[in-house]
Amino acid sequence: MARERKFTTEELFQTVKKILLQHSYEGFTFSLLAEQMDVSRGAIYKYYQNKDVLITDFMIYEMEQFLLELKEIEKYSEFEAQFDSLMDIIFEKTEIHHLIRVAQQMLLQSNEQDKDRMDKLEKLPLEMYKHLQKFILLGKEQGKVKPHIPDGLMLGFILQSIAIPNHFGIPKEEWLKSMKEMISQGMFKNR
Amino acid sequence: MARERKFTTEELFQTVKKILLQHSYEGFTFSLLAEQMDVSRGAIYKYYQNKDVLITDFMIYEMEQFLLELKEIEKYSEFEAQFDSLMDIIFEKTEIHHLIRVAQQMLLQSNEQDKDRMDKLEKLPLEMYKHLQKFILLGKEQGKVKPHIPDGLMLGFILQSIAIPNHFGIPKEEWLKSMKEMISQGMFKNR
DNA sequence: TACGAAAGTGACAGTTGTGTCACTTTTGGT
DNA sequence: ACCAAAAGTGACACAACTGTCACTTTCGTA
Repeated sequence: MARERKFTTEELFQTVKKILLQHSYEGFTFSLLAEQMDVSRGAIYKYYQNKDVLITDFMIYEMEQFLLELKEIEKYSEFEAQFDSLMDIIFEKTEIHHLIRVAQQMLLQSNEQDKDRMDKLEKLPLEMYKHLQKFILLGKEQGKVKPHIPDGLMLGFILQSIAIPNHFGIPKEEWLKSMKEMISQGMFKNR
Repeated sequence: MARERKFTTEELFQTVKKILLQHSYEGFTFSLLAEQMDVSRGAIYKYYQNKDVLITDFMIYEMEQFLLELKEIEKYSEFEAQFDSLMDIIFEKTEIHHLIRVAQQMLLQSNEQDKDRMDKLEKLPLEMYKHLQKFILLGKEQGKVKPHIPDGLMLGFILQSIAIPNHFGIPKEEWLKSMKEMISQGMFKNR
């Protein structure tokens, strides 16, 4: 019925991610994207009106993927086990954190037209937080977690932890282990 | 001897900071800068060859200012007091963290010429870490801090904490207080 | 008061990106 | 073999940014 496509949405999104991580929102161009996919710019315009629409679509897709992965922690019933697997997932998916930042930058600068899509994008990180609140709630119910610290702060700590630069090149295993301890027990010695 | 300058370096750097925080590295342009300072582009080129040189100069200045502020914690002899005042300083200076990210992005993309300046820029965050290692060392000496957790990780946690988005709008006081507790004691209840 | 140094300006040429569109290519069905 | 639909291309007009430079403005000093 028609000619075969030169690229799948999957491939497109892979390249978009790569460019966003390297160049951030303002450095992202259709020229760069087309070049890296070995396709003409015009071809991309067949599917997306401009970079804002494309990036928004990509972000929604990416976050939904990530939410699915996060759901995996629910197969554990103990809070500690959920915590452990959550940390492991986050450390396997370092990019998400940077991508969220890119999205926030985009919301600041784009001369947006599509209000609905923008709204959805704006609420994505919040959705992620809401999704993970079940996890914190479990911890509080099982009496494992301090009740007086805001959920958002605990989640923030966990999600942010991947962004801490490992300037001194500590081996990954040790880093992750110490990270888990820092989050659960803090840096102070118990008296 | 000469005509009066329309802007001081101080004013210039203020505007540079504002633009960098809003537009990040790739979105920073001399046009934007000149416009916001109500000066012609040409005037800026009198002092800086291009944006890389300007931003590098700015970053070095900004970090040196910040290091001076950090030195203030040394007026306390107790580790806990130093910790407290460090957190307060960081929360008064939220931008630094974002600016460091911008610098890192710049190092990735600029088609740099001035190798020396770039080197210096690259080492700035590390310098900050090294500077603060005295603080961690004090904590370990005074037996207040877990000895087996890498210094860089503890510092990373502290510095990164300002970047945690307060999605649920917790009041600043409570947020900071909880933050301090999270970092010092963690999120888990003591058994 | 007039001159030279430093500061500032605006126009020019060059580069890179954008969105669009007429045109070409590929493909499956008739 | 032919054709219509979908995919892809490349050229065009426009916009934004860059670096440069001849020129003008302002000011202290001789």
